[in-house]
Amino acid sequence: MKVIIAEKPSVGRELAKVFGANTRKDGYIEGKGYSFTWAFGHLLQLAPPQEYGYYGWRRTNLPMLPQKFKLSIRKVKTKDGFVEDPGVRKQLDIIQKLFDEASEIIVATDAGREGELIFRYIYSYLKCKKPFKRLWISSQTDEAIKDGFRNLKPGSEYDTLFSSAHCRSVSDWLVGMNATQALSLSAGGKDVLSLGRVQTPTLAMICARYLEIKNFVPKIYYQIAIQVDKDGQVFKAISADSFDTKEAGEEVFAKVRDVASGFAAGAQIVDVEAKPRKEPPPLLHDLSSLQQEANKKYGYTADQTLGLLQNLYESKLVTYPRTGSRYIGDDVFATVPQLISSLLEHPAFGKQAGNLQEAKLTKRSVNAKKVTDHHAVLITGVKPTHLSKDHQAVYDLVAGRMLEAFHQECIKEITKITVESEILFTANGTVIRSAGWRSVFNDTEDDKKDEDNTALPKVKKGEELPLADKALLEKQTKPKAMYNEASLLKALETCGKDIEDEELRDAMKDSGLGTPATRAAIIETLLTREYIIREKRNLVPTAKGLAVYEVVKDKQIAQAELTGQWEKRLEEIRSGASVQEFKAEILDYTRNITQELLVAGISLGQKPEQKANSNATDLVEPEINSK
DNA sequence: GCAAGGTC
Repeated sequence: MKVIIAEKPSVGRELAKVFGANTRKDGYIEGKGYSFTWAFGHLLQLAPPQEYGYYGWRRTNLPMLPQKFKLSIRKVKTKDGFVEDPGVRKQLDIIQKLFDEASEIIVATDAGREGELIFRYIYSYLKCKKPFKRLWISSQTDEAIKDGFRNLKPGSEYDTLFSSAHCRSVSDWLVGMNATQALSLSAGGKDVLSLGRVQTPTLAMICARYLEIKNFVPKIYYQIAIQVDKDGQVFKAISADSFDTKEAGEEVFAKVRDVASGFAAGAQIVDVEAKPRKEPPPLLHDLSSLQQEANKKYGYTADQTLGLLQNLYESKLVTYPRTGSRYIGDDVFATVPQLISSLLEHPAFGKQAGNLQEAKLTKRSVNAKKVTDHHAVLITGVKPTHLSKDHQAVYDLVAGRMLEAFHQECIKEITKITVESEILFTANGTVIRSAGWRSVFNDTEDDKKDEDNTALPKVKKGEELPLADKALLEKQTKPKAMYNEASLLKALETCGKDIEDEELRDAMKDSGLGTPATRAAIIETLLTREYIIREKRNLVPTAKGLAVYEVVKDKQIAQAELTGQWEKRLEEIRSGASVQEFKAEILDYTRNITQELLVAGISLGQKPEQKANSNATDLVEPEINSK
């Protein structure tokens, strides 16, 4: 009998279905000479410090550099602390039994670094020696699955991928566990002050932005606004230049030729520019963009959106939620017309679904090369019944975005009128000529400035018009906005770099902080540690968060670039480079950061303590490759 | 008591 192990039940069931296996057992499905089983994500994790003899939180334990890492069963938090997850233990027993009976194992965990690690940790923990092959597919349509099974790879082809995955895991443990204990001890040891490759740069981004805003000195400046009258239709124009002082503004202001100053036609149209602008439909949603949208529209936290989406997924209403791709492959695209028809009776989208049925679908979101472990979030076509208000709202974000993504572009006409009256003024107007995808939610602009006019009257170059009114405006420069969940999620994708272009941002996916599956949890961790709090929709650092930031802000652990550097090295390891050098650097860094933090003496009302004695001399490097 | 990663 062959055993196939998937990363999660949904995939295991899907594979079984394609094979026509349908005998449901506890924790697996049987049929046609195969058994299909699954994990629930990572079942095993690197064992905690005490399993290597590092008891308690003590300076003399640091740095903790286990010679060989152990695995332990995933824990859950209960009222009596952390205990082994009983469900995980049970599933491991089932997998063990199947592996024992197996002639061959087929690895069908997600096609990626963590998917490989999930299987290899199970294999290693169960001390299994059976041969295994690898299924490597990036879409779960029947055809892709059949094709994948015809092209199974030798398991050993992914040994270097496992090496890079284990390196990532061990490095995070070494740096995170040691830095956390070191900083906590240096602050007196009463409080957990956690640090990590992802959470600390995230905290740093929030703190840096907060301080930038706090230290921002607004600058006052002046502009002149005029109301131009074209046959009774009045439009607003703003001076192209601004003035640093009120006096300078007033001097020019006095010369602007409005009707009240005795000018019946004091403004001349210098230039009229009208050009169409095409806005392509947005890409389909990945988890992060969906969380951002839900936060903007409904104020849901990243964690809440993920929870609601997970429920919809478990009810088979939407596809896999923790995806980082905003694209689908051609095979899934072929099912889109059916999905659109499933929305014909939807109260809000029915009409648009009908229109879209007739139209040629835009294929901007169709690109098989950009589908990694999972494709973009879609509805499944199963009709929802009795959804709660919140579930319905999230479902509609998915369904509506699907209609938008395959819709036609929106065509706008952008008009810019330049008016002269002593100085130059400009008026901007935007008119939607063809709503295209924007008709789905009937959303107005998202980038509209309040000084923009919607429509401007038809005027001609050289035309002279009266000024109905003029005003001297006092304005001030504004600081950047505080981070909220939406803007933080976006910043995490690009390590804080501001990139507006959707496709360019997408290209940077691999160099972001955290993953779609973990970002909500990162924010929650910072909240649990009381490093940040929610103030309305903003994420604001606390005194504790700022104190931690002050200690680590110039250290590597607070730099988003650290992840980028690691990723580069891990990719080299995956393509065959030796792990030794990277391993040595990580150990070196662990020793350094631990030492630095122990003497830092964070000022949370505690004074710095004595320098810790070094016990790192005779430690052997941890074994990274399990072979 | 602690990381980051995955999922129910």
